[in-house]
Amino acid sequence: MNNAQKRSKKERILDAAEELFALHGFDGVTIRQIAAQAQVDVALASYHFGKKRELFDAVFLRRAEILNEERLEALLKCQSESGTEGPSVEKIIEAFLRPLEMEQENADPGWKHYLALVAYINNSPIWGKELMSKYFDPLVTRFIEALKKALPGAKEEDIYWCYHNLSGALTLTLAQTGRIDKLSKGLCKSTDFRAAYDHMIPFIAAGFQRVCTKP
Amino acid sequence: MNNAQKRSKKERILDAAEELFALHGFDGVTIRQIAAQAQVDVALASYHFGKKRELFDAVFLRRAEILNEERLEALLKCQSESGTEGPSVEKIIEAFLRPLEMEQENADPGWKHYLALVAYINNSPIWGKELMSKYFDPLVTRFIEALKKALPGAKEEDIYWCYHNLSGALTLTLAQTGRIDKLSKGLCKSTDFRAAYDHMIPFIAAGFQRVCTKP
DNA sequence: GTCTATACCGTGATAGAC
DNA sequence: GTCTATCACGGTATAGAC
Repeated sequence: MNNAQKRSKKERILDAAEELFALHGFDGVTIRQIAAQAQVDVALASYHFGKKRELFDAVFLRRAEILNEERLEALLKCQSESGTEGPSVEKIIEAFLRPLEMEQENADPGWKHYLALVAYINNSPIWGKELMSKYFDPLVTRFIEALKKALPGAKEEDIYWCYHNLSGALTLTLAQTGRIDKLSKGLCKSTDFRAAYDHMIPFIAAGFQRVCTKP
Repeated sequence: MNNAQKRSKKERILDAAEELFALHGFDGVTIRQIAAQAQVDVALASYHFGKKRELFDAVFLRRAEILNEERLEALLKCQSESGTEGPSVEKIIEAFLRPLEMEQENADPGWKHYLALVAYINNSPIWGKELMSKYFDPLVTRFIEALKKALPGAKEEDIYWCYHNLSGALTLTLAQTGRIDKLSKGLCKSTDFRAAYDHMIPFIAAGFQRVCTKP
């Protein structure tokens, strides 16, 4: 019995769907391809998950809860470690982003695929609004609240626009497109998550401070 | 003869393909949908453009050249207006981004669709590396050179990672997903390009300066 | 309850006749 | 340029094996 077959068939379907949806998007993948990669019968996907769209949602949901817990925990930890005035902008951004880096470096490659799928969804004019809002906005709102405290006097809309920039930079990092590899002629690598986050965190923090601190 | 039919059939196919590919991605659109929206016969698309993939490339190429010219012109202009030490980081970022804002605000809605398509391609693990590199890297490299001058002593890889963050933030702006509308409860709007760029430019400039200026 | 084999029906891309 | 036939493929339902 090879590695792929240690997991239950149901899990294997989710794993295969996760990877293929992340690579090709919802419409770029057929149920038959997913079944083939999972080494199960075509009909088993419908049996467990119903329609294709429901399988897609199941993939999205599987790790969303875990991610939300990890990121909330990181926020609470950095808040409890700071004094009464609350954590700095940089600490908050760090708490928001580092859990993602940890999972991208997880030995289970499923996490890498999942996060690339999140990038696909976040950037999609069709799925973006609906799915991301539904499952991630409660957490994001808590981070926004923390940022408001760390940036007293900032205009609310400035904070949202800064979050938009953060979200975009993060999304491209999650997508692992390999574009920076080519542009930099190999100097930087899409798969070097450590470098990506080490550069992203101070970059984003500086952006917030510049835009949200009126001269 | 209504508005849609003033343009040649070939152009109408490109217009329809542009809009639909931007919304649903390559696999989410069928040639028949494109033909229907363009009000032409199904087979005319193959007649003019060959395979579906070739139509996709034709859509991508149609405005790429124009965009490259406009952005190069903006760079040269800001360089000629600065002294011998060259333009500031913020001026360079402005030259890189403002031409995009202008086109997003163009009366021809095709530009909005086209730029959303660029967002889709830039974020795709499949198309991203290939298409973007091929047509935009020469221009991007010129901007990177200008940024190196404006940030003397910066490590090359730091500049590339900052560009990566810029590229991600821009991509999400181009995609017009409507997510910020929902998150901010209507305070900010994806379609308010002016606000998006007014916030993006200082945000990105501050990020470059923080990361590329060693203390 | 888990799973497989198969069949149905709609749709899509494309080539070739016109 | 247009119309049409063809053929492959996709999503899904069903019947029944284990």
